[in-house]
Amino acid sequence: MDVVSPDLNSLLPDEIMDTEAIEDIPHSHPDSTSVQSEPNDDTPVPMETDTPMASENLSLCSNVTSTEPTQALTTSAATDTILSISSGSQLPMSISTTSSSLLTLKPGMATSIATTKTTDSLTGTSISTSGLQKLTAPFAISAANHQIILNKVASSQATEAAKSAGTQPQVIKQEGQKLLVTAIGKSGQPIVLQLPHTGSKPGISQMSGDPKSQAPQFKVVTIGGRSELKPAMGSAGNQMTTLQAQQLKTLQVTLIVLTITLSESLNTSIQSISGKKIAISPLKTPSKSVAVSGVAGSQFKTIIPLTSQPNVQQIQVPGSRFHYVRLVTATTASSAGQPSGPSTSSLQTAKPMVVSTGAVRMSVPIVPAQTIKQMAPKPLTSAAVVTTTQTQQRLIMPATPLPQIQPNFTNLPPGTVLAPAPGGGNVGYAVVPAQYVTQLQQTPFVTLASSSGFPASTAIQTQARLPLNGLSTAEATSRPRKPCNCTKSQCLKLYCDCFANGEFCNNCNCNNCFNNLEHETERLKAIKTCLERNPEAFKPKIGKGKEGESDRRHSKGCNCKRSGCLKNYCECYEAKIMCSSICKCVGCKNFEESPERKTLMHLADAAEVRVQQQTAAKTKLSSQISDLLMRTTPVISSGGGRMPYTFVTKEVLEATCECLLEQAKKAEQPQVEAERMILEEFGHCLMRIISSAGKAKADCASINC
DNA sequence: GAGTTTGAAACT
DNA sequence: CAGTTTCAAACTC
Repeated sequence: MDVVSPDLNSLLPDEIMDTEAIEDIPHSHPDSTSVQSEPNDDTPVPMETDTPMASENLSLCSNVTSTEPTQALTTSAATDTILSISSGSQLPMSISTTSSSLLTLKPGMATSIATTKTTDSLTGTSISTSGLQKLTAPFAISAANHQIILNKVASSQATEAAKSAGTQPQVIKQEGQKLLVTAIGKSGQPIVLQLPHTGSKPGISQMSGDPKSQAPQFKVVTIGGRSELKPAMGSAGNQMTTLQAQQLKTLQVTLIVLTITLSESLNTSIQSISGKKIAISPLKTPSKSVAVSGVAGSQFKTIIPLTSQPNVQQIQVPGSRFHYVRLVTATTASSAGQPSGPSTSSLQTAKPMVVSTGAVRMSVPIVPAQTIKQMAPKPLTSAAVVTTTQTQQRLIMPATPLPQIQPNFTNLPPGTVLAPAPGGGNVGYAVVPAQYVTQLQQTPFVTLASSSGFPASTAIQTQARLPLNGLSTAEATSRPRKPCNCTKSQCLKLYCDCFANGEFCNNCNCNNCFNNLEHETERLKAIKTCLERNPEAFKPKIGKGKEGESDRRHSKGCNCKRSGCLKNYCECYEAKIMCSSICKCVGCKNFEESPERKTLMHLADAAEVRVQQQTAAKTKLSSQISDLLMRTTPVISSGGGRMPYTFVTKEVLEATCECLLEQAKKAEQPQVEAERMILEEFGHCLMRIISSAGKAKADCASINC
């Protein structure tokens, strides 16, 4: 297996060398493909935020005994769906929504997954919050733009048996054991997960709508390689029928290969990756695709077919936290993705799909684009596939048994691309902000792209601020990232907010900026320097406080001396948190009982409410005026139409009075001020009426003409 | 918009 | 670790 270069390793924190994650893989089952779906709150993906988040993961796993909870070896943070599929005693396919529900597909269940780009929806009754799943009813899962429809074909007998077991497993014919996942592929190019021993091609439920979707283009996920047979054992003690047991015996219980074809030519893709740095860019980059194949045991391969352009591809993932992404090209072509035509696999919304095969764990984030959630820091233990939203690109983070490649997923800033090992082949690390997945959910801009394909400046279109300084994701994303104005730091020091947040500069006002693709070397060096100085330099400053204390507090505390910690100079105040005992501030007024703080907060709240009220009142007035104008047929006279006052009807008067009253309520002492505000508002109302009337007349005149 | 203030980051 | 300098954001006018 290829390893990273010594230089690269030197860049990595010590935690990278930690092999615990690898050791977590049971050695007693070297060829076991059992997959354990970790709880959402314990996903290995290194997420920096403290806020737990619902996740949805898709995991493929085999050889999972009924007593073993399905654990997603690799999970993606943010709002992800966990779809775990395992063979062996069970073939649980769990899809957990934000409510952590899981959907489980039993091994005997013929399952086809077809995507339909419609709306986010999850139908079905299979919900499991634990590692073990149960499938209780037919269901169709569809997420925005990457819907997954599970069409079960269960035998009544098996169903009955399952019902008797209380789990209602869905059992299908063996030859029907196939999983068509189009959610991670291009629309109409479903990914087929096929269990070996079926002896025949699965009846693929192919996604219609894409003429390019053809059977040969489908990627087949082969689950097999292990002759060992395990009786299907439901977690709830579900009893399998004899037929089912036989069918299960025919199954290759080891998940050997998971191939996801998302692009055209696999070979081309591999070659393009070989020896190149992979970058994730928020830009939408068509024709980018990723093929991932997992091999049971210590072998696996990850293919990230990108453009054939032999260029360094930059990872640009907006956010302040990071994910490490190790990019490894496939070493075997047996299960390599097939060329799927020039069109790339498209995925408008990505959800994490975790594929685990013993030591191999891969994650394909399939994230609802509309969902915005915070994610908890998760250590990335092995492989992960980051699927972009709408951009049809994804980043694959393959699991690796290499002990020397165990990056600390919490320290390196995002956007970092770790060069492949010299002569080591196509191995590299990519550092992705931990909120990457969240961003995927939030925005569809993350892409895998070649740097040569587009300028760096455009490659970094979006840099949504992730939970930063205690701000929630929603808060952070509700406002655009502020451009930096660095002039001397080259944006390679923590002075630069962009750099500190692990973002590339984009649309900034900085001078001599090195925080971009063109200066990747310098950037990496700067990151290294920062980490040497402070290993937690890129970690969030606002974290959870001690037990019993406030949920959030500054990790280091502030050192304010003159601001009283009541201005944005103070990092605590800026993060809207109170100073804690670890702060070294002087004259702090940013504490719970501080009257100054309360006053500030009150004023801030009042201002916010005022703005909202004004907006609401104006909106209502405008709406009423518009409605009135729509309902009132203007009397067009030869003189040019109605006079403005004729528009002052009862409805308009009422709306105007509401606005005035609102101003009166908001106005504070002195009375003169209240009068002034009311008069101003009245003037505004009159102007709107006149304007609307004028517009109406103009419209009528135009109509008459 | 220019200048000042501020505190974190960087440096010694 | 402490003191100083540098830096860019926040703030003021």
